[in-house]
Amino acid sequence: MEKKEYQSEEEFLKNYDSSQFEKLSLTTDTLIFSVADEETGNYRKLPEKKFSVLLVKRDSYPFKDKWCLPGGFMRMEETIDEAAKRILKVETNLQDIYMEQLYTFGELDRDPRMRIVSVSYIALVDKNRLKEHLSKNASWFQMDILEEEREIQVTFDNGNESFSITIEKKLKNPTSDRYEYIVKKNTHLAFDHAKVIVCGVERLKNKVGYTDIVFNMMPKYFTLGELQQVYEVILGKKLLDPAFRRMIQDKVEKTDKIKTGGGHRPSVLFQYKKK
Amino acid sequence: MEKKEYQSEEEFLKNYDSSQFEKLSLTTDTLIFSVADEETGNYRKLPEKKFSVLLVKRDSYPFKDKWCLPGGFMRMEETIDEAAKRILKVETNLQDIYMEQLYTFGELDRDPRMRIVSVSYIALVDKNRLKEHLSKNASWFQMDILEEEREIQVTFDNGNESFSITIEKKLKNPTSDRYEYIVKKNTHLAFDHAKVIVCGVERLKNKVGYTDIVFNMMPKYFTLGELQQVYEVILGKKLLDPAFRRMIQDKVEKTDKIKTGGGHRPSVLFQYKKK
DNA sequence: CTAATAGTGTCTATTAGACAGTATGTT
DNA sequence: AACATACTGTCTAATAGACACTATTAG
Repeated sequence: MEKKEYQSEEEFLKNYDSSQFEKLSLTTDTLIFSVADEETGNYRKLPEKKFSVLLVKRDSYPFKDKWCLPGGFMRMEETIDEAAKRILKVETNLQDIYMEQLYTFGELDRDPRMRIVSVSYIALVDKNRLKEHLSKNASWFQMDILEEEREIQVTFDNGNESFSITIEKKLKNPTSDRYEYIVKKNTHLAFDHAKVIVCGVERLKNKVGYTDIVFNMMPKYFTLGELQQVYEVILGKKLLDPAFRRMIQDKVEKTDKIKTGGGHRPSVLFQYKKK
Repeated sequence: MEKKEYQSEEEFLKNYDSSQFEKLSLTTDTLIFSVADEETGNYRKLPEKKFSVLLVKRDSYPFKDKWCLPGGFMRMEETIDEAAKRILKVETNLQDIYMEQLYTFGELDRDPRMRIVSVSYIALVDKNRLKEHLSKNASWFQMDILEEEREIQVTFDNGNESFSITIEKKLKNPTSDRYEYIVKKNTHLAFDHAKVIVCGVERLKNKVGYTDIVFNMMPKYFTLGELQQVYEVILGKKLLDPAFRRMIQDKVEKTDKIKTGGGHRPSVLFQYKKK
């Protein structure tokens, strides 16, 4: 290929041949998390909260009949963020929800069809939107996360079907907080989505500590008890009431609404307060 | 396009036409940060530390003669991480250094030639490697960062040339820590690299607080004074000695080596201690 | 001796963890 | 009345911020 000398940027661009570099397809995959209520038999008890993720059943090859994250191919006329939003709407009917970029996965063999790089996103919705009309292949799965030493086990359950994955975490570098995720067991999830889910769960756990993103999973009005449950479910541990209330005191404001009917003392409803 | 029914995954893959989706080029761009010594006239004083980034002068269109981050096109037979490493070696002769993925930029107009998505990386090297033989277009720039309210100004200086950029930070969402970066002033940097640099600088500032990545910018043996200077330069503020020493006490271990010759009390040399 | 960094002791203010107690609905 | 959650007071432990002091070299 002969190198030509151009006199200006305009001239260069007019003559530019964009076919000279190898090209590939780019997809977005989105982790939609929510914290769902699960009714307990006891009329006094608050419904238990369950950390949930939305999965879609593949109806074609590759990975036919396996579960995967809602995702699809980016188009040339849209940004990556726009692609993620569009695809989410098409696949799940969800829109206007909190989204942020998680990580870009580019292993060679992550898709058996061809070389595909995937930009993953985290999306958060409040539990009321679990009931919105989803497209027919989408389903919410409750997750139970068991983390011990360097191994993470996640059990998924959508009421009908249940399965689990096991992932080993390995620090990429002793100085950093970046992990390599090694799939030890995975029978039901397509592509590298087992890794993506674990990566997203860990990121969410971390971010809950230093941002207000949990409020994207809350309805407009909520009690502090409910809010605390959501934190507890994401962090996977119980929190002490006074410490929790101190921590969130500047993030919320009291409303004049009250929630009654619980078989116990009524609770004041709060709402999110921006800083 | 007629939809065919396949009997198995193998059969499907054999018949798969990968040309049906639009494709694009993917590049990696790497922020290589270091903290350089700058000699002061005073024989007693420690050399001042300067936060530095490696830039490359473009020798062809587009953005001919502008500065940019070392980067290039990913190939089909390598992962994104591998591409970033390969390109770094070619463009700067640096290898075996700490690298981590930063963010994936995919605005429509970030490259005037065609649609290109770029996966950016952060790389860290210690000051001694500043002197390694760089390729002819590469140059280290000292950065002075001025952050006030929502505006960030960065001044770049490589000894020969000096310029500055101004970027406005805007929270994407009140609940999160993700910013949109709006370029207010930029005369010397190519593509969207002004944004990438600011994004990387902020990420580094944050990560310094909760990881040990600074040690990737340190030589094997260092004094606690030098280490403190590096933290101070990255964070952009002075730290109190006792607090600093408390903070790093479990991250370092004493050696039997001592640094003398400074016109003041000699200092014990330490090294990084993995957890 | 002096300027400069090296290194430590300690007081205080703030924050985090823990526990215990009171309050108030529904059935 | 009993249960379950709502909500608060307070003690203590741990941590962070601030200052002051001593130590030790080259010139």
